[in-house]
Order: sequence, then structure tokens, then C-alpha cells
Amino acid sequence: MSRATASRVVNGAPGASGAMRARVHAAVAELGWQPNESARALASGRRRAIDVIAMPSGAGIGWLGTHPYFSRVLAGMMPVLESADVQLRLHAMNREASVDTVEEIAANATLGVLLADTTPEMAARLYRRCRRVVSMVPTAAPVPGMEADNAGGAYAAVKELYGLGRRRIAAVHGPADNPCANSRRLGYRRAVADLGLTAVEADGAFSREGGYAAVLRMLESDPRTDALFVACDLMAAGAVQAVTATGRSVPRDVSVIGFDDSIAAACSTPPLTTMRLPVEEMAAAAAGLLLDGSLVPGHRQHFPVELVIRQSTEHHGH
Amino acid sequence: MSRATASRVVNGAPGASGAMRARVHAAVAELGWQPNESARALASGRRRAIDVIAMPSGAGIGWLGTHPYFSRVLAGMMPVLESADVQLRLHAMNREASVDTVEEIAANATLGVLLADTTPEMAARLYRRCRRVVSMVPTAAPVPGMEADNAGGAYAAVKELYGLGRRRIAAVHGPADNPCANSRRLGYRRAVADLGLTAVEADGAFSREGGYAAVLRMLESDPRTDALFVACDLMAAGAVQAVTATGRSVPRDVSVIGFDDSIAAACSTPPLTTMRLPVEEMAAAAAGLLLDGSLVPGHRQHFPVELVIRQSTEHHGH
DNA sequence: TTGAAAGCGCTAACAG
DNA sequence: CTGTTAGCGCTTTCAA
Repeated sequence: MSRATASRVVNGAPGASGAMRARVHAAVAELGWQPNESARALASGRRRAIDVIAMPSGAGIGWLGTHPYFSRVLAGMMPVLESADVQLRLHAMNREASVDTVEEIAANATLGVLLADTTPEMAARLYRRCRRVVSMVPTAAPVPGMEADNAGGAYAAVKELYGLGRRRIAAVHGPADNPCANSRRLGYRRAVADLGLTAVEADGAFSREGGYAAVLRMLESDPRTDALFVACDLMAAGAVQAVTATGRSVPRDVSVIGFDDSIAAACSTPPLTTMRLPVEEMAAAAAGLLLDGSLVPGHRQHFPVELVIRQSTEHHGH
Repeated sequence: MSRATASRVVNGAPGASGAMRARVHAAVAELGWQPNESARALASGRRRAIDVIAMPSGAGIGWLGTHPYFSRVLAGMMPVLESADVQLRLHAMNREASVDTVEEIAANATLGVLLADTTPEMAARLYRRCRRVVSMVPTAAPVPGMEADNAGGAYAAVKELYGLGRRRIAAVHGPADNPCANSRRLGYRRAVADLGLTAVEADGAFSREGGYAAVLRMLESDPRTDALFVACDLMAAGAVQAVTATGRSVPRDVSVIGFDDSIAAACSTPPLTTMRLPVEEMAAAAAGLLLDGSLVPGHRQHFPVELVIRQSTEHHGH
């Protein structure tokens, strides 16, 4: 029997008789044959893999192990990839990584690449090489992207706090070079302005330690702060620890709302009220887009950011 | 100029004059050429990638996004892979996934595969196909593995609690089909027996929710419990919430020691005293082993599990 | 429905 | 030091 026939049967292609099918399957089972991916990819020009690139800002690759975000994008992608029999290749690198690395990834990507956390510049750069790209964070104009309503979420959080009777609502923001952090900052400022409150802000670098330190300083300089909008749950967990450490109670003395709805929110005591970022859904959608190739330049898919009420907020004066 | 020469220069192989090198590099830059991975892999028989297989017990792939363990193994591997210019392919599947899937991965692995969380049976199965395998969890005898002192860690945790004056030390364990959970259970029982205490145990399924529920039940039936050994930080975070919810104080009324030293420990309020499992180090070591091929059947590398004191423990009567 | 033949883009012996 | 020659294991026309 010829290799062509075997190839057809193994790949489930049409044009093979029942008898041949059976013979091929028998032979495969007997010999324990397994397809060679490289040969397949080379011959067909297709590679059943999608690349995900994570370029954490600042703190380096270690971040990957400590920040719940990345595992959520992986978890979101996995089911859709698995059912399509596609592999996931993970590339983690510092922002300073040579552009060459990224371009080589782009050059070898056939199904596509998913940008978990890159700068718009890097995204644009990559997009020149390869059109099958989608970003999970706000990005350069032509690069297709998933966009969550970060600003709206932040705005809603402040309004929620305000509705609870809180009037001294401070914020702990993320790094200035992070697009998501910037949108959330914007949302906070807009809300505070609309509500006629005073903005009190600090930078928590998107880390628990940063959130802790920022809130400690904040309560020192603004001891009457009665609510905190914290731009990610990791920082919010630190914020709760800091509030508690000064002898104040969460949620009574200081109510706090986090952002993300990551595992950090669930693990805090009390569990955090937070703005849910639907990371898994976004990742699944991005993966789906890459798989069926329905990708147009500048494509944007919008996702809501919704309030999840737990126990780190309560009405003022209770 | 011939393809052979170009290949030599691009791969940094010896036997190419300076002039040729320059010409090749110039051409590469001018044409924007990028190597084709599949062709390379096929021709050389090497594939610069290592596969990591994650098969969470029970709850399915969603676990990946919620359990800090996986991202820690990725974080541990990444730096060593990056410096060796090796890719990481991630395969997540349910335990029920067909063995074929795993065997296909094995058949295509050249650098090796890292087992993040599989049963000994699956590991043994895979090992028959491919010898370049290392497990991160206790595994079948011939499969090389990284082994942390889970039992010793649990033992030490109980002793620490005892040294703090606690005498009613209950445990929240992980699932019965998890080798790590089993070792920790063993360590707890040994310690309790050696110290002449009574074992009080519950199952928390390695999840926050499970830990929360288990501790709530436990405090109902054994209200005088004054310490908790909890077999992972995620459950421990839930445990702290449960203790707090009953009006008790952590660490005063009930001291708790977790296990892992994951992000969940740092995010809890108060931050958890815990037994540190050096996951990143283990993953890095496993990756290193795979890379330099120094792999012998039955290889075991041992890692200590050390006490990290934070604020969820204090001396009885303070 | 099947088989023969021609590569996919590269690496690795070997010969010059 | 450089070029020539064979493949790697598969897919995919194209004929039969």
C-alpha cells in the first residue's frame, strides 16, 4: 500500500475504501506508529499550534508565577485549543527582549499568536510580520484586540463606593506603562470628578507588596479615607492587609473594591468585592478568532466589566 | 554561496570564514529571512521544545486558572528554557483524556516532557514510549522525578504548632488520589501520633471552597480546635475565612499553617505561615535535567520543605 | 480508489 | 573553508 493512501486514511481525508482504511488502522495499531509533527508541518505548510507571548512589564519573568492573570488566559484558551487539536506554545520574555525573538515567532506562526501583555509598539512591530495576531490588552490601532471596559469598570467601582455612602475614595493604580492600568486610572478620575470628590491616588505597581505599601502611606497622610478603589486584586489583597494592620476594619472603616476577580480576590479575608474582568472568556474568544481565521485589521471585541459583590464593601455607618 | 554555508553561519557552526559570515548576515538582514522551525526539526531530528503536561485531578482544566501551582512551574522553567533557546509547549487535559494523546506527545518529544501533575500510572505509560520524562510529583519507580519532602513538611508544621502550645491540631487534607496530598496526610498522622495528640481530619479537595467548608464543619464538631494544619495554601485561605466567619481570631484562637507558599498565602489576611514547596526551583531543575540529557531511570532529586513564618500563627495564650 | 513522484526548507555527511 | 548530494517523514498534486 502506498504512503499516499496511508496519509489519506490517517488524516481522515476522503478517497479511501473501507478495506484500505481497515488495513491502515491495523498497521498503525500494530506498529505503534505516531505521526511526526515536524514532517507534517513542513509538508503541509500548516502548524497546528498557536503562540502566546507574555511580556510582563517591569519585574521580569518571575511575575508569571505570581500574577494570576496569565494562568487565566491559559485556562481560557486550553479548552478551545484542545477541542481543535491545536497546541499552545508559551513564550515569556522581558520587555527588553530583542525584537528578533518576537519576529522569529511571528515568522513561524501559522495559526497565529496571542499577545497576553505587550506594549502597543511591540504589537505593531509583530503585526507587520504576521497578520494572525490578537492582543488581550489595549493595543495599536491595526492589531486586532479584545477590549474590556476597564475605564467603565473603574467608574462603576467608584460609583458603587459612593452609593455606599463613602466620600473619601482613594485609588491605588497600576504602572504608568500599562494600558489597562491607564484606562482604570482614567475611569477613577472621571468618576471622582463627576461626583465632586477629591482624587487621592497612589501607585501600587500591580503587586501585593506595592498595594500594601501604598495604602499604608495613604492612611498615614489621609487618615480619614473611607474607601479604596484598587486597580487589581493582588494589590487589593495587600490593601486589605494594610488597612487591617492599622487597626481599621474592612469593610466597616474602609471599604475596598478590587479589579480582575482573580484568585487573589477569593483568597483575601474578607473576600474582595471586585470588578470582574472576563479573562477566560476573552482568551477563549481570541483563540477562536485565531482558529477560524476570521481576523480583520483593527478588529475589536468588547467585554463588560462587572461588579462582583463579596464582603470587602458595606454601607457607611453600619 | 551554498545553502550549506548559510546553514553553518546561521547556526554558528564552525567552518565558515569571516567574509562568508558577513555576506550571510548581510543577506539575512536584507531579505528578512527567518529560519523555518519545522524544516529544521525534520532535517536535524531535534526539536527545540519541551512539553509540559498538566492533568489536574478532578475539577477539569479550569483548575489551571485558579490554582497557583501551574504558573509557578511555568515561571520556574521559563528562564532556563529561554537561555537555552528552547520552546515550551503546554498540554492541559483531563485525567480521562485518551492515552493516545499522551503517547503522541511522547512520540514527538525530543528534548523531553515534564509532568506537572499526573498519576503514576499515566507517567509509567508515557515512560514506556519516551525516556526523556521527568515528573514534578511523586511518581512510578522508573520515571525520574523531583521529590519534595511533603511528609517531612507536614510533620514539621504540626511540631511547630505544638511548640506554640497548641494541643488540638486538626488537619484539612487534599484529595485521596493526589500523591502529594497523601504524603502530607502521612506526615500529619505521624506527628500527631508521636506527640500523643488526637488526629482530627477533613478533606478540602485542594480548593479554597473545600477548605472553607471543611473548617466550618470542623469547628462545629470540634469547637475547641486551636490549630489547623492545612495541606495547601488555597485551602488555608479558605480556612482562615471560615475561622474568622465563626467569630474566632487567626492566629489567637486558631493558628493555621498552610502548605506551598503560593500567592494565596501572601494574599490572605493575616498572611499565612506556611510550608514552602520550592516549586520554581524544582521546575528549573527538571528543565535543566531535560536539557542536558543527564537523565537516568529512577532518578530522584530531593527538595526541602521549609517553614515560612508569617502572621497566621502565634503562641497559645497571647 | 489507488499509486507514483515531487517536493516542503533545512541539516549533515562527504568530497573538493 | 566551501559546495555537492542526500535525505528527514510527510502531504499533495497528478496519472493510472
